[in-house]
Amino acid sequence: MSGYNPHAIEKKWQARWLAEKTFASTRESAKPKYYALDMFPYPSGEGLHVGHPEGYTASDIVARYKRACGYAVMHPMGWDAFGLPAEQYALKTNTHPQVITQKNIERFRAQLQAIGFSYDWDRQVNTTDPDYYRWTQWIFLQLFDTWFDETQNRGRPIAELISEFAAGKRALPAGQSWDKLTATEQRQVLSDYRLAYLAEVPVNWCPGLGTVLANEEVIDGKSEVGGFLVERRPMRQWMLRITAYAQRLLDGLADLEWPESLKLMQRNWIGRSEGAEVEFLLENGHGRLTVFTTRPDTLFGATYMVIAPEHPLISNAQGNHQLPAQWPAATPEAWRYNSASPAAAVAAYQKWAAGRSDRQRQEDTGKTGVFTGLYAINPVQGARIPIFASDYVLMGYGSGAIMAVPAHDERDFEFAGVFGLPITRVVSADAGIGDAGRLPLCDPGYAVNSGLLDGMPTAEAKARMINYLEEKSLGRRRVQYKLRDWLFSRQRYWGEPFPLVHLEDGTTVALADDQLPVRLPPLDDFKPTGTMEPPLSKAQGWRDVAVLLDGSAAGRARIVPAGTHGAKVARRELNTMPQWAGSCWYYLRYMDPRNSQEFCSMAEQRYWLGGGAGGGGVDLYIGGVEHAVLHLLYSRFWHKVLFDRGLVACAEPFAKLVNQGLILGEAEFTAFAAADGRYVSTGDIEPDWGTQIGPDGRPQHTSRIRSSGELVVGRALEAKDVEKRGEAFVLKSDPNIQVDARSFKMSKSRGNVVNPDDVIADYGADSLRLFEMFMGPLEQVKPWSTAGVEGVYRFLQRLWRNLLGSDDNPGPRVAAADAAGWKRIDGTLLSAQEQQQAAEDAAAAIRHTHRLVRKVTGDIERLSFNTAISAMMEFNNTLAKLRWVSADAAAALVRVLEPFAPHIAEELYSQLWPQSQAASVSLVPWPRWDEALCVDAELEVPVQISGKLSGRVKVPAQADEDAVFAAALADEGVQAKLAGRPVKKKIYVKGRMVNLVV
RNA sequence: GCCGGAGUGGCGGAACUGGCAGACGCGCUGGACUCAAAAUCCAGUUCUCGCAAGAGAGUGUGGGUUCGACUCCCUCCUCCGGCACCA
Repeated sequence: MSGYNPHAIEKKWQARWLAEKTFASTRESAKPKYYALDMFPYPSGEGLHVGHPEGYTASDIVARYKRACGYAVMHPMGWDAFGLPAEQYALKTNTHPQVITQKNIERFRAQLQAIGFSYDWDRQVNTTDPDYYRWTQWIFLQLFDTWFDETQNRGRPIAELISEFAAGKRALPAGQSWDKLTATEQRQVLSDYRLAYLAEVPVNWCPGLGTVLANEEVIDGKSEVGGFLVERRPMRQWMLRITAYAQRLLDGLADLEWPESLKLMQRNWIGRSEGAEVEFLLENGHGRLTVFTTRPDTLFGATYMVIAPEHPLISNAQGNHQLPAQWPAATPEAWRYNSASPAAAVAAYQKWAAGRSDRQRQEDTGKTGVFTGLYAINPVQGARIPIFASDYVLMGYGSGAIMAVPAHDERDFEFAGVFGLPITRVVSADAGIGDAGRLPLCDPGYAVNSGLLDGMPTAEAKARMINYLEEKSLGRRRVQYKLRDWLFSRQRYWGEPFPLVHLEDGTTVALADDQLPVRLPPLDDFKPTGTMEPPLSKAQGWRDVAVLLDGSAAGRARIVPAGTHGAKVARRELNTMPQWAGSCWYYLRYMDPRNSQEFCSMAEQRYWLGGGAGGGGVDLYIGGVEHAVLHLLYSRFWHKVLFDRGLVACAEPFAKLVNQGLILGEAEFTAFAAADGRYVSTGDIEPDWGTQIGPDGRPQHTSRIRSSGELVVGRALEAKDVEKRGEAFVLKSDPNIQVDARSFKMSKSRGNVVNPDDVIADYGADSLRLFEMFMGPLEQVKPWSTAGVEGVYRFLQRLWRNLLGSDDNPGPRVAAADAAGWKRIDGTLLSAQEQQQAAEDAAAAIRHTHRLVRKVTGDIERLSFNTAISAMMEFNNTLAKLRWVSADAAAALVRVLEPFAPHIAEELYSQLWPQSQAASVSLVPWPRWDEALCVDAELEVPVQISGKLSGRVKVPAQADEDAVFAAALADEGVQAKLAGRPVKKKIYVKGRMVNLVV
């Protein structure tokens, strides 16, 4: 029997699974379903790294296990292939992104197949395929065609809004009559209701690169690539009204089986806060300023107001004239921003603030601002209070204006300090004492100096104030969310085109469904234009079109040849969708990937998602925590819109979600040496390290000696050069020198990336899979270890020898009994002596076999794969000590191994049972265990005396409490330790332990 | 700063519901096989004392609850992650 050769068997089985479609997901109404989903990868040019197979192996184990348990399993894979890296690589190499994407997909697929995942490859999706993005566009049009009805708290078709307008059931914003409006005016009205709308928003515009950048691409006000200055500039962008769904997205989290920490991240991101909207009249009588506050109880302490620099009161043409021409009398110099008039001061400040990046705002928290020259009136106590502009107030939150209560808000307190503004205490820490304690006091307390609120605890004062404001029509209760609407357009080439056209009247019309997909036009030059125009503006033949509108009030357009009777001139939308679009709904397409009539049929959804009262959704979704708030929030949002429109079967897409932990590089030991070569203890250097390129061209750590500032450089050490001394590792050669020991995130620049292809080449896919799972709990961050891979590889070799024999001991060691007696699995009858041995060995293995099945089953159910693997190792070690392995034990082991290491399991199964009916061990049902066969006939029970271990006694498994106590007291060792002391209390935990309290 | 999570041998980790701490694997030590090495197999491996039998200590720190605490409660320390002028 030849030894374990992973390469030969893995290729063979992978080819068979593919050819025989072993893992096809088929809807079988007689079977329960299970949907095990992976976050599909972006097929980068780098190929797979060891982080990918971690989650993928985990879900694969569950998928294989569930199939064995009789479920119809959906376990698909696909490609999130639109995006910037492909486009940039395409620019660099002058290749079309389509070509690069295709190549990367092929590479990724080959790599995934080499790991032996049980995907149904016939369901593969690719977000860049027109047959796929056709439906991405279609779903976008559903959003475009939906408005959010606040009273019903759900999205409804635009057509229903139109009928409400037409029937007069809903008033138009400006009080007009719907029928009197022109078609253009009607479209303008509707655009304010749609979930997809155009708005002027500030973006990160980089003139140096000629493109808009994402926030993550801007560092210290400069572009990450090239270091060009980035400015905030308003641009008309597509937005999705996710804020309408804020409460639904928040409420929906409650029932999801997701990590609590991740739910919390989403809750924080949505950022619900309760409070009040309060209106302040301007002193000049020209209107009012509305603010949101969570502390309406402190309204009596509002001594000034602050508005964002972009606030309409001071930024738009209508508002500007409100600014007084001169500084009001007695305006302090410090309020004037070195300017001659309020208008000049405000303009100068606005300019300065616009040049500050978000990062700069965060870093310099010192308060800046300028007096606008305007005053407002505090609505409850009538004080005349100045209005400032400052960038500590953000235009994007609330109304972009605040009432400042310096006594009870740290930011307001600091600002008041800078500008010498009055600070009035309106909350006291104690009920009895008036003005005690330091300011600012931000915690709840008791209202003081607040008229009708005096003496009330903060919570009660809030409620009372809101009621008062509502009675007097000065304000109202209000819930505010941090969540912003989703900026949905990009000035990029490699993304989904929008299925929209702009008419000459400035309105936007959706294309009819039969016009989809709107294909990305082939472009030789897809470079950014250098202006604010998207690259698609260069596709002139594509950009300018003639359209016919259908008769519907909402208006849908069809592209027709220019000059067609009744056609209007139009221009296509030239932006593309962001990378998140395709991933928002891919889990739906898998269920019905080739459907050309629908994005996904309801029949497929009802089966695979379930739904109804029981929740429904994907049963298990595994992926990285980096998608906690973006992808996972965006897809929940789309799903809810589709749900409202009756297009999906359940309210939430992902019922259970697990984040796999990051895999770090192999542990590294680093000692720091000064220029003269002497080592310096890590305790003596600055904890923040830098990097430089070393003489060998590899990066190395640098730091400085804390006392002298002298430069020190890190040197990599071998584990054998260091030892543990107390809490720290030190050099063996000089124990006074502490060294650094830790694992780093894998990165190309650091050179510690582990490539799965290499691991497979050295040890095989089964060892890769096994080690990825054996490292530790799935959710945990853990370092890679090549020695650890060798460990699991050795386990597989031992297992192989254990069942199929070795050179020393050739022939299978598996034996089965029939009427003729014990035979080797290959049919050879054993000698009388061997028969007896085989029977004894089989009996010895029964209990272990049943325990193994119980343990592995339970561990898979709770996703504790590392402990399942150690149970299999233990079992294998047990079998290794026996001369013969019973066929029952071997079959159970091979079966439970299959989800983890499917190739070797298939091979062992086919070699041991070549006559088997099942073409694949994966088709053999999951084994059952008998609880009665898991227990020993005799237990060894530890005996404690007053909680301290003092001996062990053997008792029959069924022994009752009294019998166990008797046995414990009879034990000589226990007797000796009791030394005649009377036992006050006896405790027996069944099968676990005895405690005798003296 | 605020909010989470985690601290167990030389290392990754186990202990699922408060009940024998350290399973399993790596590493290391010794032995067998070998002319030798690799591979493999066997034994040992938390720390301290002891030739040994054994004794004592021990799950980041200090305290508490309990017959009994890695597990529950409080204090502090360290590390990791998220958010960060959100009114």
